[in-house]
Amino acid sequence: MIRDALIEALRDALVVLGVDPIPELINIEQPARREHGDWSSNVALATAKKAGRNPRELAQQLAEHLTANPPAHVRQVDIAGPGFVNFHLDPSWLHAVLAIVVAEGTAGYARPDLNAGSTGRVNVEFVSANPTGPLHPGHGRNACYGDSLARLLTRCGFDVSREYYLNDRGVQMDKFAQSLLARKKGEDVPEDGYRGQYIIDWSAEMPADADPGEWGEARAIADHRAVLGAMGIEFDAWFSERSLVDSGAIDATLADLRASGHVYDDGGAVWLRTTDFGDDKDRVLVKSTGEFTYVLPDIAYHRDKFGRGFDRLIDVWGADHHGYVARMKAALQILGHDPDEFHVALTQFVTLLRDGVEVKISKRTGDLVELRDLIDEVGADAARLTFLLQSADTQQGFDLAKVAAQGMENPVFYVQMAHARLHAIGRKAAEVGVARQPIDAVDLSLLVHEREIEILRTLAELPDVVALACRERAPHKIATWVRDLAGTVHGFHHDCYVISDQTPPPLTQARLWLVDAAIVGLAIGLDLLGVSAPDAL
RNA sequence: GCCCUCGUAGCUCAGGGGAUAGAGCGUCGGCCUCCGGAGCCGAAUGCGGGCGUUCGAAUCGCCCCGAGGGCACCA
Repeated sequence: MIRDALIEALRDALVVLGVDPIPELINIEQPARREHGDWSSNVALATAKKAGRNPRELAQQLAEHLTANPPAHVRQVDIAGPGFVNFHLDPSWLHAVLAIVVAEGTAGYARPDLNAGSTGRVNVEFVSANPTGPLHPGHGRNACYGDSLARLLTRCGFDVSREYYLNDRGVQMDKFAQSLLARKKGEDVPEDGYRGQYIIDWSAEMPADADPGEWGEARAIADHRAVLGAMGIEFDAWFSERSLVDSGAIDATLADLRASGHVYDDGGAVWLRTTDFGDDKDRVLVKSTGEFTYVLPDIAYHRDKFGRGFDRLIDVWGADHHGYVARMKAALQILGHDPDEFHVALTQFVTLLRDGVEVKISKRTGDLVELRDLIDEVGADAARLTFLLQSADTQQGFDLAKVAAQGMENPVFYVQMAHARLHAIGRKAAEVGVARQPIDAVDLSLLVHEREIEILRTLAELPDVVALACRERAPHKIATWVRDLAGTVHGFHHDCYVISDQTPPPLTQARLWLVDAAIVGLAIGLDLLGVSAPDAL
């Protein structure tokens, strides 16, 4: 691609000029302002001091050398500001991008291989809600983030397994079972039991002879699976905490931890000295009553995941769990794992609004708006795009009324409309009997309208955007890019008629390939977000 | 008190140490003989505050202010 070619040319030029070419300092980027060229490098600024050179002079010499030895597509190289080297390219570089997008298609374009060397097996654990009730909107954000991250990792060459951890034993499950049983008998739930309306509904479904714990768990899992499925999210593994007890993995984990020498007994409890590895206090593994805390099964679970051959574990947790990161990293280190192979992505809270007014929890009944209700109200596509349009690092206000609106408050229409319009052009071409010519036979150099160039420039960015979004675990960067591309498509649609009396046939042919390429871009982006790309709305 | 995330336009949010900080909504003003006007074009308003690092800071560091979350032998 052009980026590599320009970086190589810069490196060669530095060598010729007698400057040590430090790879990390040879940067190239697309400047914000067009008069600064199509691509720009700050390498002269970055290396001048170390090389004992004047930055502007070095830039001038680089520009002269590159002008004398221009890389492909480069029309002019000049310098500006304190010492930027600016490349002005012939539009042919974008026509080359178009040919690549068409040739590689949805499956092959923008598929950077970020998996260097290892087996690339990555486990992404997300949602992992307790099987004691329905999913809530906050789970929706976690689910969309985790799924989209998994899609990004897959596209970037990793072998990804999506996993859901079920806390299907312990006091929460007991309370849940007792609450179901009480409602079944027509009694009030216990003092600290679950009070939601769903307990009443579910207990009515429950057969009289069912084991409430087992039945309730199955009922909750079925609910989670159905709601997530409605958003197009499926898991490769549903991992049961109880299975860790049954398999002896918890005892084995405790034995491993003891063998490490970082375990001690105090006050009748068994402690793990996580403070040796950066935690702010030691953690209890086994209470003085002899019961496990939740910490021990969690450690056993992550030990199990590493034991299954994953190079890397990514957990997606709600922001309220951030305090657990240090203890889990410490525990995994004690077990001999590299803490950098375990990463926790935190998603900040979602506040549900309706027309700007917060939708409050009912304290009396314990009822919230369920994720299921949210999807029913706004639709799966709008829900996913809205969750993913914003960085997971910021709190999100999710306004049901705005997201459900069939208007411009809702970006999903803007994006899907762009995709549908492109397909409408294809349908129109077929309808009026335009015979498509193979791309090799088409003169792509006719694509020089600013609207056409915009689309191509945006498409050219996609491989970098995908790689960056994956590295930074930031699927929202894909959402932003998709919206940008949709904007360029609408502009093109408005100003550049593909099928028209005023459009010469060769231009129609070139524009039809541009349309195909834009479809590829939107399809890749929407797929990474898990948002559908309908041909018509 | 300590830890995490955040503070950018009236609102919701983008913004990889680069050059004159962007988009949508909302407001105001334009554009429907042609592929879907659910669209396009134009105008106005901004980096919470301070000090540093740097040739260059919305971006990195420290302090202050503000918002949310977390600091159990609960999960």
